[in-house]
Amino acid sequence: MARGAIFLAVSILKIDRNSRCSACPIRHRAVCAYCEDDELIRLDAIKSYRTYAPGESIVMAGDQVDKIGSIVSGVATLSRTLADGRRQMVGLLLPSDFVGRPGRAEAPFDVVAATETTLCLFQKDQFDKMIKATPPLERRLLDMTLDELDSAREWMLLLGRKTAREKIASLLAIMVRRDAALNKETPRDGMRFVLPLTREAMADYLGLTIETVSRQISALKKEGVIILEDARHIRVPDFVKLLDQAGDDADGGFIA
Amino acid sequence: MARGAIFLAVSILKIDRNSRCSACPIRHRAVCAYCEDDELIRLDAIKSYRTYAPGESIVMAGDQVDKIGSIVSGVATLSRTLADGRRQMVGLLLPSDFVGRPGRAEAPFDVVAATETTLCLFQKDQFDKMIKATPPLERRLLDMTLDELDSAREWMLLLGRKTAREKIASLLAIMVRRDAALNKETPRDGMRFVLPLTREAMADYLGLTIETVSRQISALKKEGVIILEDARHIRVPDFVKLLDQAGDDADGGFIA
DNA sequence: GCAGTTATTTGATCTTGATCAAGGCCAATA
DNA sequence: TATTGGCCTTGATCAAGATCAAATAACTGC
Repeated sequence: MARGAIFLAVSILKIDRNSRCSACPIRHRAVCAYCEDDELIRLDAIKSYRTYAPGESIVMAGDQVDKIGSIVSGVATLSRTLADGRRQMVGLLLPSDFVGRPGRAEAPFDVVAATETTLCLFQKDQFDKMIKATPPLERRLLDMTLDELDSAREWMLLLGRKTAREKIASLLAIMVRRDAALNKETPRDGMRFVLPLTREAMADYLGLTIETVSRQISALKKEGVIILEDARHIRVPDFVKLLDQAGDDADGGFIA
Repeated sequence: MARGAIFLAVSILKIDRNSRCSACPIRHRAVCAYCEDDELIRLDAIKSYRTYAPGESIVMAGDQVDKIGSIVSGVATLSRTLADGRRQMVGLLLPSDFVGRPGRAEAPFDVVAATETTLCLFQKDQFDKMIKATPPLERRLLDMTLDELDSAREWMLLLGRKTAREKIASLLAIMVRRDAALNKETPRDGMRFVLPLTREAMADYLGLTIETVSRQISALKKEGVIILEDARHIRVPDFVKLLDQAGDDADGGFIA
């Protein structure tokens, strides 16, 4: 019996940044990411556009939601908090990811803006209708949801079985890979990257405390695996040495 | 950049046990679980039928697979093992769940029979074709995959933030709920149920060691939260008392 | 029922990571 | 310049759970 709703953290559409949305300051159109021929699908149902400050709550677990939001810019987190304050992050939402799940009304997780985050909001029923009317989109959505499930399970391995050291190293390796992929290159030694997360966010992501995160990062630095320019800027002199610390990290990870 | 394949652990079709599959000793037809009017969809592509012994490996992570299997009977586990032997279970496959993911060839997780398990195997390309030709099925599949993702994230909370005590209690509560749901009732006090998992499987599921699992179960017994008839048969005198131990357990869990 | 194997429980000890506490760094503000 | 507050680091101590070890208990094929 599956219960509750779920939040999509999948991108089914790519934002075309060259054009501006008719309803938003930034005009954008949704480009079908499925079709190789770049078939355009117009989203007429755009209702509003909103920016959230860092730390601002976008939806809370249990909320009734009647909109679906597409992240235009910024980073948001998907998490759940226990009654006594323990929190676990279960996903990261990046530009082009969606907030809200087609078909369900209740939010199962908290969504919080990590950086300044801008959402373009659609009326859910109209959005659903568009999806339903576009089989390739639906197929694409299924595909990406399966990938997401894949990643979530990969993360379960990390949470359940990896040591603090391995967790940190895995996260850093993922960050490096992601940065490299953005530039369409493979991770090379000496790469420098920015940590988009606070120590607290990392801790919530990895199922650790901030102190442990800090200590492990310091230890990796002392051992020369990483070079800390400052708390948020890291250089990786030898990518393989970092991977060695990550346990296994077969081929990727959660952020993807 | 999603990488690797993924294994479906979702049921899109219900097995109609009253009829027998043309290719199998047990003749079964796939009943579309989406359509309320029980529209039948014939699976012509049945190629083979196979039974696995408890503990037998069905697929290994990294295998190339060209078939999709539907679990007819038994329980199988979905897990990943690190080089040094640490293992994390990431899902449980029950009858009507599928082994194998449409569209991808490489298995990302190990699938192992927990009990004697019978699979009905379809040629993947034919199976894919059928799915593609049946939009309601595809929609249903999406829906169930989203539920699965939901559950996986719920489990991440358990793995990352719950104590051993809470993990065990959560698992037991899920089992009780599942048993009750099978009989279409709500959990009532005094319910007795069978643990379908070994201590080792529970440990792998919860990210613990078998010793910790055993100790926590003993402790719960000593405190009167559960009554152990033997290692595998448990009675729950007071369901609320069990839930109290589970941390939060908002409304469900992973097996579902 | 018996030997041999596997699953489970229990105990003693050790390790990892949590907790408690203090201080440093830096940017924004008075 | 001093102050405040957010974020990060570091140290000391503690406890939850892992590890090592051994003793039942249950289950197998015979």
